[in-house]
Amino acid sequence: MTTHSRRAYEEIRRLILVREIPSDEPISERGLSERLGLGRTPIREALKDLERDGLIEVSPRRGTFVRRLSLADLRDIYEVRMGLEGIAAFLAAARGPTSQLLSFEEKFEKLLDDPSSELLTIQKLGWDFHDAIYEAAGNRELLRLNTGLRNQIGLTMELPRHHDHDRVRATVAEHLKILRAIKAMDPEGAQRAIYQHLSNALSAGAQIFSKFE
Amino acid sequence: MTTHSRRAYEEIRRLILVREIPSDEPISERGLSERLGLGRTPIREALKDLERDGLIEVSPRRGTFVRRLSLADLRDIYEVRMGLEGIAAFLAAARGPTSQLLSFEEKFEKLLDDPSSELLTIQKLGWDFHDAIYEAAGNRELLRLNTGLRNQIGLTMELPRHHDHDRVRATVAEHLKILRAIKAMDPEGAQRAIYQHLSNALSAGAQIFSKFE
DNA sequence: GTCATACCATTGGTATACCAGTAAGGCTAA
DNA sequence: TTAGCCTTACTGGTATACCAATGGTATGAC
Repeated sequence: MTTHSRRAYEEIRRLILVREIPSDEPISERGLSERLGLGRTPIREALKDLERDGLIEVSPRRGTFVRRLSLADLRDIYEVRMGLEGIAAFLAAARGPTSQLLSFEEKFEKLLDDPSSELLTIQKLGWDFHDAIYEAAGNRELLRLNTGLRNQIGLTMELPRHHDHDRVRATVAEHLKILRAIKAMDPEGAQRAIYQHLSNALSAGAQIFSKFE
Repeated sequence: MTTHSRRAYEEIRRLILVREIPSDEPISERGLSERLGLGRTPIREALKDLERDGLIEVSPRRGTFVRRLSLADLRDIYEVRMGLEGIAAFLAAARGPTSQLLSFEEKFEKLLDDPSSELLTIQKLGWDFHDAIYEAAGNRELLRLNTGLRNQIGLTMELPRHHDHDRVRATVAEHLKILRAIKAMDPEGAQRAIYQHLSNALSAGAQIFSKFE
């Protein structure tokens, strides 16, 4: 059985990412409690987790707000990703690729050949690829920390359907480069490749971001 | 005012690290509630945080237990540290050392000259140095993630006063190497140095650990 | 009109009663 | 004696009543 807390977490998270809960308006525990038809306790537990994941900020006695990410926050998050995914790629390369990871090679190559493919599909595949790297690292702590980061990034990425066409395509090539380094069991190379990739992604993200401010 | 939840967190954490709460016995929320003279709510909040920090494990309706780290867990934690502290050192080197960080150079050199110094003092200084690197990276997310890891490591480190004399001394030289790379604004070098350092620390830790199993 | 103040609605923090699930120990039947 | 069920005590999960602090607003003095 899934607990109420868990369901509350999922639902509130969804409401935030879909922007049904605006970032400038306080959300009260009682309001959510009523809205979701649950007591305050599971709501509080969910909010606690969301705060830990960096999705909301609680100001005691003032209110709870959806976190509004600054450009600096975005940079911070990406730097952390470099650290975490860098070591993940390093480890994955050191122990050799999983079969799951290898299965991405063909898909990426197909995407490069076929320029008509859906941007969303590509993007989804990219996320899966990143997760697969974490998996291949064989480190449970790493896996645990990944989740929180993913949610935070979602906070910035859902907002616009501002896909930069060229950028999305470029990522495929970058992913392929990472994958090949892991396949070649070249830890440093894999790490370098993912650093480069995330650095590029941050630049692109920052550009989109600044258009919104 | 510091909230009850906060105080509960600190106190329970202390009780765990000092091993006043054994790892094989369940600890109940009600027991802690009574012991600390607080309601169950702040206790639950504290336990939630402790679980998040990897210090305890909650089995619904069975009990809450102090987490018992396996050697694999220890390795996982150190690998995460490599990721996080690696990028921290990288960033610190890229932006140049803080004055706080530089102040460690003299202290380390003094320690190398004076072989009579207290092992505990050296060790404490080492922890402070690692924290200073995080600070120097200028990244708040990194700082946040550091805390959780520190607690987990405490879980393994408090246990024995099993200081390996030679190992502790060796760390000073390794710290100095890291510091100098940051000072020279050599990101890759700093990262390499900290990888090496943590890798050595893990080996030493694993050795002590295995003696206990 | 403006500023100070006192009140009040609303927030998160806390304590606690109650619920549901678990497992261990004793009791019963073979 | 032993296998198996069933009671019971205890766990964490949930709902909710109450508390203290905050900030907006209405009111009244100037």
